[in-house]
Amino acid sequence: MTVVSRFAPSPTGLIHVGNLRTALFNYLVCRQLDGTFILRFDDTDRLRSSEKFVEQIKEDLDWAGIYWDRIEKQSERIEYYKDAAKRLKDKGLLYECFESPQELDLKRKKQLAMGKPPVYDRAALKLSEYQKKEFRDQRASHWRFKLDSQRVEWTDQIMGLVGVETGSVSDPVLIRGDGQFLYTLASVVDDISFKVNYVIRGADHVTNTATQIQLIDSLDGEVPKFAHHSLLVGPKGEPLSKRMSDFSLSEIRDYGIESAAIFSFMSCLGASASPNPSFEKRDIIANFKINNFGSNHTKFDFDLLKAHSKKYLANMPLSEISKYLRDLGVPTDVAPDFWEMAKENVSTRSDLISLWDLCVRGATAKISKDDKEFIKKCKELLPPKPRDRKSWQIWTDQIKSETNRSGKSLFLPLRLALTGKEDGPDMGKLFPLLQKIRM
RNA sequence: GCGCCCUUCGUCUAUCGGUUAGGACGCCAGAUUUUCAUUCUGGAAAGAGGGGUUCGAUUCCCCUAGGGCGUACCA
Repeated sequence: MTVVSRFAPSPTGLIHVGNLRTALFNYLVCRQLDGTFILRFDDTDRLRSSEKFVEQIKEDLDWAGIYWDRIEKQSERIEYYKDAAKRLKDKGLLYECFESPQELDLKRKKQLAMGKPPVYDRAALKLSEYQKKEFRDQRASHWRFKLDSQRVEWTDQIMGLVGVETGSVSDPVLIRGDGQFLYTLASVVDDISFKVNYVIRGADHVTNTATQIQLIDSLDGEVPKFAHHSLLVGPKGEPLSKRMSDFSLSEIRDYGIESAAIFSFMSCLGASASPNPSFEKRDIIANFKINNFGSNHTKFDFDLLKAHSKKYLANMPLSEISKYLRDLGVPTDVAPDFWEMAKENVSTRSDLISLWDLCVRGATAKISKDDKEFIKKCKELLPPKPRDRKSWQIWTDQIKSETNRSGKSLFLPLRLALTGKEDGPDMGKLFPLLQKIRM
């Protein structure tokens, strides 16, 4: 049986690293097993959803190298939800309720105050036909799915055997007062009709899974395999969701993280095997194993991602970055030398900006008191343009013999005078590219 | 409050009850490189706490602490 999986974001905001992880896991499983990866927009909430985010999410996924085989929108599938609702009503599993949100809120608070779990009391089930009729004239009705108060169990691909008492869960509302179908119904109906047989999602959905399994059964669907991955937390262990905006994909891209780097980084973050992840998509797909992941929460350390991206950059061929360099203003004939010099010394593409700036405009020299005389001497010996690698060799050899300096005592002051910094690219490679020297 | 889940070096993790608690990434140091980076070698660095069970517990059980998720007419 071939695997059918999906990533189902709601287009109410930007996707962040946590979402990417979910998308990536589903994508990898599908590619590995030659399955179908569906991108489904859960946009039943028309008020909060926007086309702008749909486009942005598509763009972000595309950038991250996650490609879908099929695309769907829940807003275009209302007919199917209507049909499913009717079938549930016929079975007596979908019942009409009339409480207002305020009343429900009050009920919850009361239950909580009495030390009871805030589970819906199914008062609507006890209403007589006459009472319902009266209510219908006065207010809008919403519809709840009647859970079978049983323990639902499944073997989770990550968490192992998981069980949830649905008796401790409120009957989920499937249709809102304004007639809008809600996530629980829409998601299940779609999964059934798209024949989704593998659902990988965050551990925040565990309770949902229990109720959804009952819904699937009630609609005579096939229960898919489930895998609930741990949630990402920040460096201090704080939930990432609270600082979601810090790690949106768009932002990570704009920061200068390489797409291939985040792809490989996220594919193994929180996993036991493959500690040295490959950057090759083919290898990542082949080596991906969902049960390498544990159920304890996973720290997302942006600095580690940066380091990973840096490593990727250091081995990146010119062809992959030539467009970026062109946009930066690096002439095509200079680009090979520039990249050769820069690649091992930048952690993100944006570092190239200042490096190119250094080449074009030079840097304010940093010269310590003790080195003043030395630098003066160097300046006198500075070879005229055009300069190449040989001229650097000649220059430094000359300085060496005239000043008796060598090694660090020679190079560090020179570097500081030429670049204003203590570290940076190979001076031999950088020197020929410096168009202006201000020392 | 209730339900579910989690807790091993800085990070991700390994350990089928007996290990000098292993690896990788990161970090630090030394070597190489006339400089930076790379590379190589080395180093520091961990079982939340308390009870059991056992000859022996990181591993099994219980409790406590800490954290996360859920408990919506959101998804």
